[in-house]
Amino acid sequence: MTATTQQPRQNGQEQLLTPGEVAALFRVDPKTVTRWATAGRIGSIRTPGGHRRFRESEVRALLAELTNDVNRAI
Amino acid sequence: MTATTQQPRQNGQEQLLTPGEVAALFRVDPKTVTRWATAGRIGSIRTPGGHRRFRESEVRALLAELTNDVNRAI
DNA sequence: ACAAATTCGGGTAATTTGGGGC
DNA sequence: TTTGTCCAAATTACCCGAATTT
Repeated sequence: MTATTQQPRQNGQEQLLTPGEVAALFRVDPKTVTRWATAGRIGSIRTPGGHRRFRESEVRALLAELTNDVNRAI
Repeated sequence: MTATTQQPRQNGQEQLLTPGEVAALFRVDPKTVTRWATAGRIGSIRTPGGHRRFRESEVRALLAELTNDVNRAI
């Protein structure tokens, strides 16, 4: 992905990430991220054009699980 | 004035958002919001100078409609 | 009236989508 | 079962100069 310029944050809004950005964080193909969304493993917001956006907080939480090698059982 | 500065609402008028503010909510380019308006996917109002403004209630409703959460009981 | 930021337009790259098959 | 890749079509991002907004 070409490093798209990050939008300056605005009023306590939820920061959203593109499929390419999430894919880069997990080191997977963007399509894999799409599959996670389709499978309901991660929440997503659609643009009116159909493109997906992901909540940064949710993505960070998933990343933390992988980093700590946690085995669910919440 | 930066995009984050906004006048508080005074009367019962509908709050209007700029293309940049709507773009931030969906994490897209402001020009993309313009295309949505041109394509009729979202309603818009024009200033006398030709700049577009969007109804906040309509934008919020659209955002909520296109949101897919994971663990969310409606 | 001046300055800074934003939003016009158009055009051209880059990304995303969905399906299908390995 | 999960992931990566190929494909065509659709959507979005970045470029410019000029006009508008605040």
